[in-house]
Amino acid sequence: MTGNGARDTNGQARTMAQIAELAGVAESTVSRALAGSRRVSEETRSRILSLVEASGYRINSRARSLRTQKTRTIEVVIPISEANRQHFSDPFFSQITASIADALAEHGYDLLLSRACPWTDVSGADALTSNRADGVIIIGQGRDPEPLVRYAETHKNVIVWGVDIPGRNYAVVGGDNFLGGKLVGEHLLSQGRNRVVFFGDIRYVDIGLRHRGCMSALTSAGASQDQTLTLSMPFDSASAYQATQSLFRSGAWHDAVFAASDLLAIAAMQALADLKIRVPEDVAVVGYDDIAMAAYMTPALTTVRQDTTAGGRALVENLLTIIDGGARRDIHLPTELIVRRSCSAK
Amino acid sequence: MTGNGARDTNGQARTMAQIAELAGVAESTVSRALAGSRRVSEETRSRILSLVEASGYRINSRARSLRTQKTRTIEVVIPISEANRQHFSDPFFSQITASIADALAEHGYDLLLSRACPWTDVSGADALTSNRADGVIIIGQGRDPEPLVRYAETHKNVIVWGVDIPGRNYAVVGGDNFLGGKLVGEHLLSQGRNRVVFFGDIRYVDIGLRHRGCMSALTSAGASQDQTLTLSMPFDSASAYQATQSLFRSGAWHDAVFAASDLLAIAAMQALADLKIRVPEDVAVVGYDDIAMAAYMTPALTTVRQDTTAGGRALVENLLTIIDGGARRDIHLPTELIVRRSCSAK
DNA sequence: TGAAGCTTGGCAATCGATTGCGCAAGAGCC
DNA sequence: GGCTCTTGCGCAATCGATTGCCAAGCTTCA
Repeated sequence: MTGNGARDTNGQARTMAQIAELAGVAESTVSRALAGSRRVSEETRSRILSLVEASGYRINSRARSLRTQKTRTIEVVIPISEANRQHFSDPFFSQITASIADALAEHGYDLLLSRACPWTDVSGADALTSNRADGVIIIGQGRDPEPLVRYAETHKNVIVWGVDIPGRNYAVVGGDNFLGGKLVGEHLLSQGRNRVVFFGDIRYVDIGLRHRGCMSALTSAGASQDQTLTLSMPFDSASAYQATQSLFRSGAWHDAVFAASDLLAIAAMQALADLKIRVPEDVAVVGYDDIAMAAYMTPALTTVRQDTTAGGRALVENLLTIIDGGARRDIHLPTELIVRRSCSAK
Repeated sequence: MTGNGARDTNGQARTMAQIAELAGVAESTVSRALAGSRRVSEETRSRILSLVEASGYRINSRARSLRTQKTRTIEVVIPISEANRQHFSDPFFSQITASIADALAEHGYDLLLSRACPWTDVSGADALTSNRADGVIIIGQGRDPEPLVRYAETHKNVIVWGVDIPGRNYAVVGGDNFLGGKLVGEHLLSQGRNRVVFFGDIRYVDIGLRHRGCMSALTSAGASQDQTLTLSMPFDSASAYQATQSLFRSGAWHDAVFAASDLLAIAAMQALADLKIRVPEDVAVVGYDDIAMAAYMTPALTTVRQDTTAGGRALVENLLTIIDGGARRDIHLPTELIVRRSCSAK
């Protein structure tokens, strides 16, 4: 018990009862004073406040949340499986997590970070049902929509970063992935490129849309199906590097790579450089996300911006509205192509 | 109240009392059955367990932790100030956070992510004193050691990613920053480079050590003081880009850049490329951290590895030992130079 | 002077799980 | 048959804060 950090401040009040005793009032009065209720006189309040100050007392948030049935905590779930090799340190995840953290802090909420899907995990780690969080933000829908739908059936305070899919019963925030892909396709065409390879696992709903958007732009401009190639791969740099190597080892027939994320695009650029294939002269490379580092690549990476700052804020504000009993609502974020050197004309 | 997600599962038991009622036993028996106590018969236990299963009951962790005085939650603090422009999405932070998250999950702990220093924040957001966490992991010591020392005086369950400094009263986990710098200095010399620019704010203890390590290697090999330059800057890419631009705009007199982090090094490489200065032929670039992307730069980045996987695990295991009443203990991680193409011979 | 109204503050139940202690029933023994 | 010992389970206090309701004291006005 002595190991409990919370008990280690030297002396003074640890509980409201002790503050009440010191102030010569009842616990309820202390509680009201701290809560800013007008039912306690200014004089009593300031006396209590200075005692609180002096003793370094902090309200016990466990006890409070047991009583109030609110935790003022939101769980952020990054659904990561071994299979897809996606990692929390993918800058996209950490950027959006950072902006979620900021937005939550502004609203006085804590952030519980979780890497396991609550609907997968049988060990009872679900923060919502175990009363550790008031709501859940889920980053990404994954490949199989079914479990998430089932989860959302019994859990109302949920919001998802992702796309609109049929049968969905939860609110989503996200950009227009089809449009993103389409913008890339059109830009590639405008640069005289139509022999495009797509990198990414199109079974993920959002990735699939990016893929279809790009392909539709290409084919509607007359590019034939067999000029394009889709290479399915997980989300890690190594996969993209190897895929690029084996595809381009014997020279470049394709003239552009469109990767499902900047991380993949960067690895592809490196592989091309190692093969002495020039970017963008021989092969153009386009990514997705516009992570902070994309602008600092050599050549700088052309990519589709997902505004993580706006995204994080939108997720948080939307979720808090839902928690407060407001209506569930989707938010569509602008989708914008950021043209940089990695994809200029031949 | 209906907004509470935890209440939305259709029907069934929400509290132990309800389970007890269903099973026809007392609450205490349910509690013991769930805790695996041998004081309840196998038969009763399995009856209770199947009831729990069927009703989707999850123990209320708030109530439990109020009673047990344990939260099974660890706060991770990323001390980020506006001034230093450091950002959680710096891959170093997100990588170490990810491995902390993994290690905590293995031990059944939750991760509370916080971006404000508990010793700075007056708003009472300190998770330890407000009983929201059993311990705190702090990533980095910052520039002024004083507040952290004061904080550690009253909070025992604290561990810090950082370096050994005089007057320290908390345990640290980290690599040998002086050695890291020294290895870089020696390597630069071996590549025939001794006109080195250092990028970074050396008032941070760890950065200062990297700096001193490098400089000591250079001067002890006979390089004169005025061949080296130290450019103080915050932790963001933009600063490094601008600093590089203004330093090298009129050609390169220096033949190497040693940046305090990979993020800075990458921005420096980009600036050099934009100035048509070749890396590594004209100027070598070395970073620090070995973030995942470092290997995928063009040219691949030479850097000092900070093993975030081992680091995260060490932080967690060390902290949990302290919480369990074990002795406070420092852990020194191996420090290793990773040589890649960005810093080969002229 | 007395009734009514307002302000201030205390009492006690409550949130949901844990745990020391006590009790009853059955087993084993003389 | 009576006694001790073990096993299995229930009672009730407890963790610390919140809040509906009640009460005492004071002001105000007829």
